[in-house]
Amino acid sequence: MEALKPPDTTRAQSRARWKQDPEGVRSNILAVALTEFAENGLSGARIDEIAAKTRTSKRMIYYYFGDKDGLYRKVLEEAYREVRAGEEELQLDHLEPAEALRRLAEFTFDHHRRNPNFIRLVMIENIHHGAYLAHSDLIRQLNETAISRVEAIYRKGVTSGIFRDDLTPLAIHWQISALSFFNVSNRMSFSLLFGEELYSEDGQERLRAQAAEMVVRYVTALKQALR
Amino acid sequence: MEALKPPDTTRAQSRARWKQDPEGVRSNILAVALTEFAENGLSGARIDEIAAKTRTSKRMIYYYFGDKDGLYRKVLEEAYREVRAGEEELQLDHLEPAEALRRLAEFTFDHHRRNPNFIRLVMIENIHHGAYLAHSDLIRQLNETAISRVEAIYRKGVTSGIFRDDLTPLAIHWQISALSFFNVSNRMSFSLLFGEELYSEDGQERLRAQAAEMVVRYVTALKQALR
DNA sequence: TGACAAATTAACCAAATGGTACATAACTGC
DNA sequence: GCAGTTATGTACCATTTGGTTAATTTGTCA
Repeated sequence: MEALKPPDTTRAQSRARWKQDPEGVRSNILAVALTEFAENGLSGARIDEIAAKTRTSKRMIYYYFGDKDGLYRKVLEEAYREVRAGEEELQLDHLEPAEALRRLAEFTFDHHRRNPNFIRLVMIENIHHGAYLAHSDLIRQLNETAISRVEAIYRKGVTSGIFRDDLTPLAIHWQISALSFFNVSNRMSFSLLFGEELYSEDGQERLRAQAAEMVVRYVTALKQALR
Repeated sequence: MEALKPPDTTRAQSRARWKQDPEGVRSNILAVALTEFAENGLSGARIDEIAAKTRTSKRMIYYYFGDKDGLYRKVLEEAYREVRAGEEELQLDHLEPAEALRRLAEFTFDHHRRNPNFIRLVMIENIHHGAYLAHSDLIRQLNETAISRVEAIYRKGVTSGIFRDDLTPLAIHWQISALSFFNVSNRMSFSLLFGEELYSEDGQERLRAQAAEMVVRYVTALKQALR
C-alpha cells in the first residue's frame, strides 16, 4: 500500500537552485499574513492558506515566527508601523486652532480610510479583548502621539478663547476616532442596509466634511459660534 | 483491539427517562451559541464547545440548525430580535425637536451599551463583509425604523426653523450610530491604551452627554445657537 | 394499543489544520 | 575549498473540528 515516491533524482532536481533571501521571505510572509488575518480574523486565517500565497513554504512561517500567534503578533506590529509611517507628514502648528482641529479630523478620517486592513485588525483585536494589543509598547506610543497632537491644538484654542474649556483632549480624540473608525469598520453593514450612497466618492467627501465640522462645532465656545 | 463497551443495561439506564422539549432545547442552543459566537467570532466558535455548554448534545444542533452557518444565521436574527424588543418603548413625539434628538442619541448610546453581544456580532458581520446580514429582511426592517425615527424629528426641526436644512436623516443616523457603536466596539483598545477613565460610570455618562450634545449642536441651525 | 413521527442519545468518521522531522542546499569565515 | 551555520523544501503527524450514522425513547393519533 506504500505509495511510490519519485526517485531521488527528480526530487533533487526540483529543489535544486535557489537563492537565500531571509529578509525577502520574512517580509513576504508578513505581507501575505497581514491581508489574510485582516480578511479572516485570527482563527479564520489558515496557515496553509497563508503559506500557499507566499512565495515560500509553510515551514518558513514556523521558522521565522514560531507559531500562529507569533505570526499574528508580528503582523499587528507591522501594521501599526506602516500606519504610523503615513502619519508623520501632518503639520498643523501654523494654523489657528479651529482650522487645525478641522484638518486633524479630516486627516484622521482619510487616514483610517486609507488603511482598512489596519482597521480590520483593530476590530479583530477588540473582538479578542485586545489580548495582543495590550502588550505592545509600539502601539501605546503611537496613540500617545495622537493625543498630544490634539492636546496642543486644544490648549491653544482654549487659551485664545475660541474653544470651550470644559473638555479633555482624550475625549476629543475619542470623538474624532469614533467617526473615522466607524466609517471604515461598519461600512459593509451600512451600505448593505442603506445603499452605497454614503460610500460613493461624493458621499465620503460629505461625511468627512460633516465629521470634521461636527467636531469643530462641538469644541468651539458657544459665544464664538456666530463670529 | 475492540474496546469493551458497557453492557446494554447500563447504557439503557443512562439514557432512559427524559422529556421532550423541542422549544426549550432550541432556545437553549441559541442562547449558548449567541454568546459563543459573540465571544469568539464565526470561525472562532467551536460547535463542540457550544454543545458542551448546552443542556443537550451536539447532535441536536445539527438536528435543528443544519450546520454551523445555519446556526450562526439564526443567532444573528435572534440577536436582532432581542435588541429590537428593547427599542419599542421610546416615545419622542411630544418633545420639541432638539430635545427629541438629544433623547434619541442618548437612547441609542445606552441601547448599544446594554447590548454588547449584539455589537460584537455586528462587528463580526462586518469582518465577514456582511455576507449574512445582507440576506435578512428582519434586519433591514429594523434599521429602517431607526431611520424613520430620525427623519420624523429632523423634519419637525427643519420646519420649525431650529434645525439647518442641508442634512439628511441618513447622515444623522450615521453619526449617532458611529458614536454609540464605537463606544462599545472599541472599548478594549481604548481602555488598554488610555486607561479606564472613559469607561467608569462617570466617564460613560460624560461620553453619553457629549455625544448627544455633539449631534444636537451639529444639527442646530447656526443662527439658533445662541437662543 | 399499536404504528408512525418527532426528539434525543451515544458513538463514530473524514477532512482540515496547526505543527514537526528530516534532509539538503546556500552562505560565511577561515 | 572545507566546516559549520543559516535557510529552505518535502513529507509527515496528531489533534481538532464540523458533521454523520444508527439506535432508542417519547409523543400522537387512528
